[in-house]
Amino acid sequence: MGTASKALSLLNYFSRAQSQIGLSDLARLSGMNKATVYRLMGELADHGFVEQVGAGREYRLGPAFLRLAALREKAVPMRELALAELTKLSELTGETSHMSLLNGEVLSNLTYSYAHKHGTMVMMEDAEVLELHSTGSGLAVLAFSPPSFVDAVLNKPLIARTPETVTDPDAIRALLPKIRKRGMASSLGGYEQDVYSHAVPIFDAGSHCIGAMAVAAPVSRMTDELRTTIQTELAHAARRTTRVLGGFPPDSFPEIKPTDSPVESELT
Amino acid sequence: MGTASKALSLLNYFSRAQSQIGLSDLARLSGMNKATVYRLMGELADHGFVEQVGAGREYRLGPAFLRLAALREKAVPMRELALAELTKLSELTGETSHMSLLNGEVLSNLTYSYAHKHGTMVMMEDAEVLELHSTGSGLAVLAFSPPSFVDAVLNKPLIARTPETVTDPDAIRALLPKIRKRGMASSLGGYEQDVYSHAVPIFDAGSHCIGAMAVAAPVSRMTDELRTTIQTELAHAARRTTRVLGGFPPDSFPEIKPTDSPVESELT
DNA sequence: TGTATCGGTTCATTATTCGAACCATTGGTT
DNA sequence: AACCAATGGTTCGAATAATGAACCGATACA
Repeated sequence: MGTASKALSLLNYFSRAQSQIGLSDLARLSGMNKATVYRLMGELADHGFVEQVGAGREYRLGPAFLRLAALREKAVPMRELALAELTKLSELTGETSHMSLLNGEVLSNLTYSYAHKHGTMVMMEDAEVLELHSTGSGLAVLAFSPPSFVDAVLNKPLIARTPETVTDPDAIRALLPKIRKRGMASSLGGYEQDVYSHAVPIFDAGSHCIGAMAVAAPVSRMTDELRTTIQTELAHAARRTTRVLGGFPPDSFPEIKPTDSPVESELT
Repeated sequence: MGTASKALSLLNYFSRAQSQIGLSDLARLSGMNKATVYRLMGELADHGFVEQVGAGREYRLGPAFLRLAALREKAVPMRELALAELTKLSELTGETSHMSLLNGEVLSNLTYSYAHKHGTMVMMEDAEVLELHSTGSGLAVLAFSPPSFVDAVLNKPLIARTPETVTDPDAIRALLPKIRKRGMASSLGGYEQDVYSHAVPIFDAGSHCIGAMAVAAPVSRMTDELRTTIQTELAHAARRTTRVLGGFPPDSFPEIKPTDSPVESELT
């Protein structure tokens, strides 16, 4: 691993839960020498990618990301385009919709839209991390990712987020062909209990899966009619999103049928 | 300069105007060897900081910034807090207000707010670059920055953005004491013609100047009354912003007087 | 056909990174 | 007060990774 990669990988230890990390902690987390981390973080700090704060001199992410994110969004208005689709999708389904992007071996949420139709709804946050094995979005991505990648993900310990989470690698592998055939994954309570989620992969210009668009509804609200609405509208919204982002589904990706018959949940 | 810094510095060549850059161009721009740039960009690409696109394999900023910016904003809601102040400021003054952060030797715009009171208004964009020598915000920052930094900035060639721009380093240096005493800078047509701008520096927890908050109005609309309103409200808004961001003005920073008398424009 | 780009690759040389050990300081415990 | 275990930060010879001139194949243009 090159020096630049080491520096960049240090940024991955910052999360919603842990927004400030001290030098020694960061050295432990990364397995690098303290002196190395010190020097690399110094370089990151010089460029505004991290900053040190308070008496403990702990590090946190820096303001440079705001600028670069604005430039990225100006060049490639992914977030804006996705949000436009999600807004429509939430209106049509009456449920929370979101889109997340593959980042290493997890998904991180890009943006989301709430429907304000019901008193309760599935909550979502920017940059929220979604695991590949326990979420509908993750399964959708896995189904359209190279086998080597799937193996890398499933050979790691799979955490059970709820009693419903499937943690057997082979059981998960067995789900993927059906998802591929459908072009859609679903998960019932795999990540959060009582959440029924449908997800469709999103592709880039090279037909590589880069993320997923999903609709998440409370299990209690799910009916055959709602399920049909979600599946139909989500399939269309995801296809449009892939297109407006300049991407193409792979040739093997199924067409949307005029009226999709209900999909059985892959996870019970 | 360390290897990590070299990689990070490559990101600075991407801008609103130039969102995609080829390998050879990037090598020329940075003065690095093509092989070096190739390797460094490869590492950046591995982490989603850049991505390659199209037949020319040109690089552009990657989606990782969206995630990291969201995490940064979650940890330190600078943008959100600044926007709240700017919204009030624009309502009170009826003019465009904005806040920008120091990034190396330029300011880059963090966020802005329009007033929808008039048919014309000064336009502003996220991540827009403001030079230190030719803008009110830049002068405000220079006045509260260490002399060594001021020298570094002013010893470079200063570009005349308009016939009004002051490009003589000593003339600019001569303006700074007055700005320091006032706690506010102003610029008349220095960056864009017919724009009259007032700016107040923003400080961090160590009383270092990290950026500026500003109000920009068309020259044609400026009256003594509007000038007084802008100066008073801007001074208050900037002080609140420094405080809510966890910062402190330096001890030397002037208090806000109940009614400030009009400031003469530093640039004619 | 010749030339000038482009992105990408190679490999011996060289400069940079690495990391164990070391400070100085802080905060808690005995 | 003495001690211990942390912390952030620093040093310097040894080990490693970065470097860059030259090269490749492809493309575009005249």
